[in-house]
Amino acid sequence: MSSEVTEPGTGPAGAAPTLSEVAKRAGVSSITVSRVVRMPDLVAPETRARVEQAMRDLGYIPNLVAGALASARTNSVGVLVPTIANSIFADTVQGLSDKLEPLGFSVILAQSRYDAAREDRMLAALLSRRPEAIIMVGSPATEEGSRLLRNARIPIVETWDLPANPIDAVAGFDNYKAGVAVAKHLVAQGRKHLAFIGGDDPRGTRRWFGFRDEALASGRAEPRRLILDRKDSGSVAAHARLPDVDAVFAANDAHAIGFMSGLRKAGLLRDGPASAQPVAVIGLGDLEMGQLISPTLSTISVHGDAIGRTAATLTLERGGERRIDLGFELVLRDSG
Amino acid sequence: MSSEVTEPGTGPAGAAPTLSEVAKRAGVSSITVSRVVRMPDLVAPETRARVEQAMRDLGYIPNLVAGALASARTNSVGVLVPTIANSIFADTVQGLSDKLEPLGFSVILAQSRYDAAREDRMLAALLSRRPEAIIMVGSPATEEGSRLLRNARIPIVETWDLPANPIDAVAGFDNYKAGVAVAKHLVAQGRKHLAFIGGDDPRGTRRWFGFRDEALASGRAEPRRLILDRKDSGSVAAHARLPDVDAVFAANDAHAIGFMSGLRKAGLLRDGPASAQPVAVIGLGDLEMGQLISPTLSTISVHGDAIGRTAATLTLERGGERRIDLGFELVLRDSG
DNA sequence: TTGTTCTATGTTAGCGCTAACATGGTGCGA
DNA sequence: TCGCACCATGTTAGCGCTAACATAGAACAA
Repeated sequence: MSSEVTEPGTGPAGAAPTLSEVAKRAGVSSITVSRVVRMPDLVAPETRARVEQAMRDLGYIPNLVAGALASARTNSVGVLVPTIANSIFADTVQGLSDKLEPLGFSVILAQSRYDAAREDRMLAALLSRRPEAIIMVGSPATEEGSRLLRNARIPIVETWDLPANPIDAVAGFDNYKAGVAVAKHLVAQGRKHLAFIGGDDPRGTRRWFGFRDEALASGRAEPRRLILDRKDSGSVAAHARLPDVDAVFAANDAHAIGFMSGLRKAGLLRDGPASAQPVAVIGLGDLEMGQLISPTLSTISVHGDAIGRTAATLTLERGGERRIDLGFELVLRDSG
Repeated sequence: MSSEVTEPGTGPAGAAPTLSEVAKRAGVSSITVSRVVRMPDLVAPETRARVEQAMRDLGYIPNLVAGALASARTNSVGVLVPTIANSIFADTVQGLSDKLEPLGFSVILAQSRYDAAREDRMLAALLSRRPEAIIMVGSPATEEGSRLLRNARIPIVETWDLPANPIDAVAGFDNYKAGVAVAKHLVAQGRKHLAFIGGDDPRGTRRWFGFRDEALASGRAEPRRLILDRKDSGSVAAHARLPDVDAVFAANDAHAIGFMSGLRKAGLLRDGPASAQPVAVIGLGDLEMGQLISPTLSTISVHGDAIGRTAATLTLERGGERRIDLGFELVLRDSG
């Protein structure tokens, strides 16, 4: 990345051409070139053609860094997710980026890896690039992160949850209610011994609380809660640690499918409908995969891409509702 | 995003504080503040403490846009992927971002959605932000894209393939050989009627060619090739369109699992080992999911995150090997 | 003492672009 | 014919920072 060495590529020698080089070549002033790039309608057709020719000749690529400094608009949005691999958050990133890219916004992506310190560092790093908005999964884990965002004076969208005191805008669903819905369903199905498996991140924990509260309210014993790390594989062995359980809510589909794999090994999985399952399993996320396995996975369906698109919209608009609940659906298939 | 309206947040009023405001408050010149931020060792401890206090008081966040313009270093890397949702490319993005973020680089993410025109637009958009390198999945689809990258005079890393005439650096594996390896295995297993399902993107097509060539070389009839769009679900019905086939190579695990789901409905899937399967299925990608389903999925394992990490390294280093073959492994489990 | 070498800090200029404000024509109604 | 609006283009200044080059004082050897 040093510049003393010969650079790759066979392009024109020397530094990238600038606005004023284009201007000189076209015999106009730089502002005219700038207008051709940004407001072509303001430039006379012949002048425009001459400038466009000069841009082509030189292989001019506008420098948005300089443009951003001069105009105080970066046309970029910072996006912070816990993780992007094997994750439903990828849907959200895809959704928001599909919405923002056509408008000329770039997505600056950062991962916190569920680490509060890293999250704060990434927030500071994002803000130092002066994005015009920040979209994040969840809410800042620390006071410091929260302060950074509040002071940033740009739209902030928290997603995948409905925080009580949002910094600014929200696009998500009620994780607590999702837990309630699952418990309600399992109880109605006559399940007696409930358990919850998943991470202990804020959203997972909120699901757990809803699940537990509803189970207790229905006269069941307090469900067991197994905290797993972020690898599906941990869930395979989970069954051994949950004897006598006849219904499991997994905080995400990957854990659910892993758990079912453990059940299969234990001979506790049927290819029949939910009523035939010795142990009911409900996931969350509605991965396409869930419909392809056998038995098909019952799950809480969440619209990850809609969350992303909505977050993008909230980023662009100032007025209107700033708290959007995209809800969820309990999709019943064969696993529970 | 307009600034006339009251901004959200409860932070200090007015615009974000600048270097020189911090300098004034600390009673030093701006360059000293700049040094405290970037090379603290050059500043006397007392001065540094005073400056740091001033930064805290004002809630100063460095403006990297201005810094980038002045220093001609943006500390950012452009990343272009076909798609990020439900995709193994997410592993690659995660890998490279894990490597780059600690070094102070930001990832600017763009998606082409397998659309050549959009790819060119995204490349131009990325370049206009003056990233210090570009990492992309595959190679530019058009001459124009190729030209843009060659003229950019920054490191370019093409991934997930081993192009014959790379623009600069490469981190990938041989998709053709992957197809060969699968065909070889299926033939050795005594399979007679081979088929390939998957997309017709460049890498999928390369896998197909390897698969077909090896099948023909082994005396099999030309395998059938079914081109599916990017939804797993298409693969469920694929079996109906491939009667008499006894071995299938799916260009990715999602398609493989979908196809197996179709087989199950047709009563052509056993819980036993590969030798018991009426139809062998091999995927590509080695999703964790593949080990959790039954029968477990045989697949070509590709190290998506290693590709990302390697690409990041190639981005940072100038010397050394610029073409890295990360290989693949045929992982045999129960599906074929 | 004098010159030399550090160390800590400052001054100047400019990165490439855009906002805001000219300017100089042209057309046209009164 | 004047005055005014309007269109196309230009001039000026500056966004917030950093590179490169001062400078001033302290430490120290000869």
